[in-house]
Amino acid sequence: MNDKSYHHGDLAQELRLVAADLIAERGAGGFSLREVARRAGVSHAAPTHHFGDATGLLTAVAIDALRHLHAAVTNAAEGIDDPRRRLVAMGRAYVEASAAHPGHCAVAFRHDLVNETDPSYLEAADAAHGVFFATVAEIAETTAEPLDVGTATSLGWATMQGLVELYSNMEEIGERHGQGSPPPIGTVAEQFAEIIVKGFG
Amino acid sequence: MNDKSYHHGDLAQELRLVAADLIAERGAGGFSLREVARRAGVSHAAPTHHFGDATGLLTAVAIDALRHLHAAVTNAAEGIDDPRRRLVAMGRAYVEASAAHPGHCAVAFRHDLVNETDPSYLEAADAAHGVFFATVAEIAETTAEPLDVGTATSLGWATMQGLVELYSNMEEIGERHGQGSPPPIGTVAEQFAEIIVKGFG
DNA sequence: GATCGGTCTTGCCAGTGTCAAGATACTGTG
DNA sequence: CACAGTATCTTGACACTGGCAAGACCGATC
Repeated sequence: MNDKSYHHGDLAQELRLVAADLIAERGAGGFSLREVARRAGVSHAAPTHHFGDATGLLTAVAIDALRHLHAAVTNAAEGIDDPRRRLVAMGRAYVEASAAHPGHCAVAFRHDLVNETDPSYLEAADAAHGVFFATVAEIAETTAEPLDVGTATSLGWATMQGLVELYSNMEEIGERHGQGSPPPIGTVAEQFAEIIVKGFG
Repeated sequence: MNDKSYHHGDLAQELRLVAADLIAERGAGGFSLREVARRAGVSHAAPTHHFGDATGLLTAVAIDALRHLHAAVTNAAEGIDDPRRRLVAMGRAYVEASAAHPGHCAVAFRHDLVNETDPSYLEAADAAHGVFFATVAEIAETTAEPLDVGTATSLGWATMQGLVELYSNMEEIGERHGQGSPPPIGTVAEQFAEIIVKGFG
């Protein structure tokens, strides 16, 4: 229970950080357990003890990603009374947090690399989802026609995650069509969110 | 220029198909050049000659993915005059094509695995994007307030791609909240698209 | 029929994930 | 304080991977 144990203060924590750095640097495909161990200054098998296998470590990184997203979105929501304006701010915060933690968020929803049935993962995903859900539910009370809150929440989530995934492609296509680069990703997120909120009715 | 060459009729084509099958089966993380070669019945270095390296083969698979998406969306659009109804049908077709070609579409936008500067890739992406753009442009002529066509197109694209990525998570969260499973992915796509089109004004 | 370029194979290397076994440091108990 | 036990980490091994170099083979061209 002591904070400092053995060689490192907290090797498990350090491994998660180093892994996220490595993914940010080389992409999820360039990730390697042994390189993580090397950068952390431990032997190649040390991560196994804490995380079982590569999937275990990547799952831990994904959980950290979800917590970062959750924290950023919650923080952005604070103090905004109008639920529509709040949802727009949350969308912006979501994509900006993804950009601020590229290593973490690059693996957050990678079904082939992460064990998405891990209880901690599900819990973290629930928490992040819940923040959006609550705000959409508030909006739903103000719409002319009834709005399915679950569907509407999923829509917002999918849009923001899709934007994170495709923003670089959008830049490329914008320039190829001579439309110039799109605005910063946070601004795009706001534009998207405003159209969606309008579509809620 | 003959159709049949050497051992196989068209090894490059066969390798792309086998690679897509393998990714569909094991996920993008389970992909392996040597396993692809094994399944195609050739030596482990045969793919190198056609695609250079693993990125080359995966880029080819991604290009096939974009072409599948393009074809499916174009096909779905045919014969629908109302651009709003057409866009909804295209959204459905997009996600259903992704579900029908999971191996291809799992790598279509994976910046760490695919060379997205490949001219053929850019061309295929342009083509798919263009179909959406044209329909959104038609819609934009009917809106009360002016609609930025580029932004609106990107919104639709991001939403559909995000849905493809997150649908399994949505299923999980829906069941955990006792809301039951969401509808089939094509139906969700329609629901999303209808809200978005409404938001276009 | 010899030559030659395109196609594929064989062999090799460093690097990887995972497992088993051992060494080391911390912890609690007498 | 001694000693045993456990969590932590290391070492060593294995099969596997991607990429390279060298060679073998086929098919067509002169």
